[in-house]
Amino acid sequence: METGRRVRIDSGTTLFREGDPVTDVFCVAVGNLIITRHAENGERQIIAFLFPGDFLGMTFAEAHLTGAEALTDAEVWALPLATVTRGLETRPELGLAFAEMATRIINSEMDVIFTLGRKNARARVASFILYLRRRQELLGRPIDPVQMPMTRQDIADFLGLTMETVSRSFSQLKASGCIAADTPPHVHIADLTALRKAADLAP
Amino acid sequence: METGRRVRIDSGTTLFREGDPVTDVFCVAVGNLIITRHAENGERQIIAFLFPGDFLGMTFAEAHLTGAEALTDAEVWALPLATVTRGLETRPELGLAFAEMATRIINSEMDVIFTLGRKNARARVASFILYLRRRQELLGRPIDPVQMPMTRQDIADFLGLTMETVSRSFSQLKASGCIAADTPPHVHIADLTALRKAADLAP
DNA sequence: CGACCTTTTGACATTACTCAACACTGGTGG
DNA sequence: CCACCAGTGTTGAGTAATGTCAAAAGGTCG
Repeated sequence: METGRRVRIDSGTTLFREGDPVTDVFCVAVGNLIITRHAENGERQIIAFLFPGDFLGMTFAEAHLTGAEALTDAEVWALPLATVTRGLETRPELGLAFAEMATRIINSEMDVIFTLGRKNARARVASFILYLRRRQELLGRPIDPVQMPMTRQDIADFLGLTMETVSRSFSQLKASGCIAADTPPHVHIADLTALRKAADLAP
Repeated sequence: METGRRVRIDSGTTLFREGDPVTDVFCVAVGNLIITRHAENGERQIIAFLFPGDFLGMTFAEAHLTGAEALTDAEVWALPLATVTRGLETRPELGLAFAEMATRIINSEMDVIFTLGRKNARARVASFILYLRRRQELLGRPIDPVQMPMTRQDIADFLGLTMETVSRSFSQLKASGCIAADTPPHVHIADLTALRKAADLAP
């Protein structure tokens, strides 16, 4: 697959907004981005936290249904949608690669739906910490301090909670010995088994 | 795309379970299916309600991460995963078709995430009724009585609520004139604008 | 008609939200 | 160097929403 243009995005900057025309598909090269969606009243839902290797912006709708912005300073590759479409039509080896990428996104979104539908605040936050850990692991990074480049408000907007409830959940997880040394940019998992249990996952 | 074997599934029957090996990809021909996921304690989350034309079971994981069962008597086409994989590798016209299907699923799941993350019980139920209406519309069926082939418990398991809260929300929507004549297999939308407002959507 | 299942409604408990105060952090300028 | 400030995070008290438990109402099918 072509790598496309490389684009720098500073932390906090918007890559595209809901309603923008769809011109490019992106792939995260460096840093973290978020996919967002806004309610009529302005409330924000974060649909996903993205890591290097994640794709975003792919849709055949006329306009973007979500927005995307950089959580940290980031870099993305931008591929014109027309290029991707043409590639899919002409190069069969892209079809399978795309399918694997898409099914991975679908499975990941199913996890989120499950978390939002069935888990209480504490389990949601525990699941989120484990999610971040797993993403670091898959990127081959050290897993010990789980890096958390997002604010409590960001986590709340992702987990369908308020900032205060997220903060309280962190405090509970600390009090029960699951996590420790929560100096906001990162968390240390003190008891993985307990944390997995708190997240309502099998040990 | 090949149509594959046609399989009948009686209402309530399982098509595949979480953990089953992935052998086939399915496409709904007739009826409604649900995609489910279960917590350790047995609680069920319905990830999606499927209609004719919807695909399910596509994953490159070793085993199914979700289950699928028939909500009504249904029929599906079953395509061996190997056939789909080979098709994607060799027939470029399938790549684009698959991409459109996959991005549609992704967008639909984003709607669910938004609903579960940001809406209260009443708005979730209102959104659900509108979703069913839209699916009927897209199938070219009459939209007036919105068909609801699922129980209150099914709706609750989809919307992250309890059966009782779903029932109360229906009662509220009736009392406020949004819907009427709720004889459980179907609902009549009495005031679409009000219902859309109750669902936190733009008028 | 009667047994069974689903839905509705009520009373109460629990969870998460709201509003508010306070603590911590990093950066800025005196 | 230290005091101040703004932004972020934490904690507390009271409130609103949803969950839980239980009972009654309605519908279906033998």
